[in-house]
Amino acid sequence: MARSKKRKAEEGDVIRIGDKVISLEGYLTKKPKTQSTIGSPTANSAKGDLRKPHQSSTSQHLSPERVLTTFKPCLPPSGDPQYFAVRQALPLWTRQDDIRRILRRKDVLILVGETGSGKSTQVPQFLYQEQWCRKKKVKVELDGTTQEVSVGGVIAVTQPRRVAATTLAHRVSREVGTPLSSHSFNGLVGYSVRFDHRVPRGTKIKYLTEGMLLQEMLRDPHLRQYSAIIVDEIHERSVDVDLLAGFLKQIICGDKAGRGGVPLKVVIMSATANVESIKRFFSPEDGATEGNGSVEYLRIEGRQFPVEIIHTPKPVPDIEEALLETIIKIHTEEALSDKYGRKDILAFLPGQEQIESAKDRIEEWASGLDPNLPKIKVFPLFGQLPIEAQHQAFQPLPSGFTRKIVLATNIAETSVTVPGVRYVIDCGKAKIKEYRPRLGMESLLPKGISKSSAIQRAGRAGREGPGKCFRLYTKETYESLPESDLPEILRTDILNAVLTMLARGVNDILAFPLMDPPEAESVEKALLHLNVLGAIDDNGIITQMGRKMVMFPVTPPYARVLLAAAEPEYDCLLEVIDIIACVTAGEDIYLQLRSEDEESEAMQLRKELYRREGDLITYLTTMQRYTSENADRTKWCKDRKINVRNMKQALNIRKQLRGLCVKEGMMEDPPKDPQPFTPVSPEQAEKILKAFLKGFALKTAILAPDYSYVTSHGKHVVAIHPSSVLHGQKKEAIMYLDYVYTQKNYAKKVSVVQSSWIAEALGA
DNA sequence: GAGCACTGC
Repeated sequence: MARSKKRKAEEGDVIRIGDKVISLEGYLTKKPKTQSTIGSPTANSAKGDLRKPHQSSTSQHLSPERVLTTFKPCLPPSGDPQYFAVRQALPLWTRQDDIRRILRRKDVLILVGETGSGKSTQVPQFLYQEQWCRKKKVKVELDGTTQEVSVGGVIAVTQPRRVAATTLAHRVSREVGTPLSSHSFNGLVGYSVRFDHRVPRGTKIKYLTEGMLLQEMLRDPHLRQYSAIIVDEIHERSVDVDLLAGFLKQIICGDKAGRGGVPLKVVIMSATANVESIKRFFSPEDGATEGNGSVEYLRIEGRQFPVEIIHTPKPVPDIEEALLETIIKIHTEEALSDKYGRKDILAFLPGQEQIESAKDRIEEWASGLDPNLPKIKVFPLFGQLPIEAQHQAFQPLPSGFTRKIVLATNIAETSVTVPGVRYVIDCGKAKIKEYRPRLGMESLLPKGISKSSAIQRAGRAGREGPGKCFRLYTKETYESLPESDLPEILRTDILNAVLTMLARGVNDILAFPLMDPPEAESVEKALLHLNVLGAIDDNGIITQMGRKMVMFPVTPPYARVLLAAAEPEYDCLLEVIDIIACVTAGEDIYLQLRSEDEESEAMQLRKELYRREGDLITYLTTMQRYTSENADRTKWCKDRKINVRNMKQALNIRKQLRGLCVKEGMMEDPPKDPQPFTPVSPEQAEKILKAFLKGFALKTAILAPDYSYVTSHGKHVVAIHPSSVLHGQKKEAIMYLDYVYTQKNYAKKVSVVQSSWIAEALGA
């Protein structure tokens, strides 16, 4: 009886791929369901707590070890007076004592602050002079011996985007009145993002991207240099912020021995009020209201102008038609400006195709416009647009008698702010990327947005004055929308997330605290894939190779390719770095050719970059030509319709990967640019593609007798995407880096391979 | 014959 039970359990704890059996013991132990029912504070109790006299110091949470405090003179509340008046006018200003008081007693503060509340700039300034924020010398157990280390002193503020981290740091450094410069100078404020670090000596407030803090955790799992972590914009729910929240919860709720008993304060900041699940996540299981992990909640009103919301009375059959009608209505009935300034229009559409089509329709209508009415100028705004074209959408128009209409994707919802907008038109849809673990495939399809996204979009009309938001859907449709978007971790391949956890010492992936844990099946698929890549062994333990793979700022398959390329058998590391730099630099370094003229001119020049081996060797040739270019590289890109920004990014990545590979002893110092261009030989190209197969053997397809490509993993029919140089061609077998369902199953970034190579890569 | 948006010592 007991025996058969045991066998059954064992069977459930292994997975098989081919003839390999992987034990999942330790991974798949289900998380005990001990959801706490108490301890999630309400707004009322929060108020009640605030009236209590605050209790002194945090020493009660400290471990018995002696805490040596290094007393530094408290920095005077200096700062630039010209900013002081502005800071005082922020809604947050009057609540600073509340915030300080809360964090003296509690470890976690969840702060909801609407747009314009000033939370991202002010909260760290309110806190950095607090007693608990001083650097302390403490004793910790390290490798069996007691050592003295310093803990705390710095507040980290995480941001989902690089631009936000750097611009906030600039702003706050001006407000406190210290320079934002490199390591060698003194200053209170710094930032750290990929390719750009400015952390002055004595930095107390450090803005960084979420990914950067995760990266720091590889070296410093207890976040010893920090007294507090402020997680900003958590409502965006990137994979990185979800992982970060998990690690923070572990630190808060676990024992603080690794920090010498010094607590870590955490401030979670969200722009949307929908934080119930976040509150529940951070609330201690024992319901404690003080000390270890206790949570407080505070809400700060924003400083927005009112926005009138107008829904359509009936569902609209044709979005584009409704959009045009709404624009006509606004343009003919509403003033061009008022005492607050310009009154321009921002419309949210799902994608480039709808934007371009709508632009044509609007311009056609505007050409027959009554000459007494203001003119119209339409600006498209989406990520793949060259940077100069994007900037045009932000510039004020030279003529005062023209209304600006910006047609944008979701880029205008979070990443950029278009000035002058007082009317928002929301079509209610956005393209969403989703991952199907069972098919190993992504989809990119237009879907209904969430309520919080709709609110966010409407808010864009009230930044500079009272505004209006026209929703091209009914009130009932709005009411039926989900409260918030599905977090990224539930709609993406968690391969990298799982390896990230393993490398940071998480052995039981399913027991790791996550606000929204992915399906066990997704985790299993990721573990299987990591095993195929050699990052974990058959017992699910991270391997030497897995540890090396996390060192690289690329996804595990790319990291595997880098490691393969360094082996003598392949010996093509420099080439592989060039290719990976190109494919991870952005959506695509090649801009799509539009008009006939562009086609012929750029096409002619691109021809010399194109290679019949496929897209990867074409990318390599592009990078080699680009770096051999001595003259004007920007012009070189423009002539070939190559995205200058992405190409520069690719060059940065190339430099970073080269540096890492040298540091890891995988290669000697590479020759300096520019090197004369020599085309890669067919033999070398073969080695490169074979190295790529070590990471992408499962992303291959074989030509079937009916001339369709059938994937070797899953047996789906897949077509070569039109952006590929191999589009329309029939080869024995192909390897691709991306597999996305849009109009149909598409393989992107495609290369010609031989079926024997695939077998070889899978077998070895 | 087609392309939501981010990120990574």
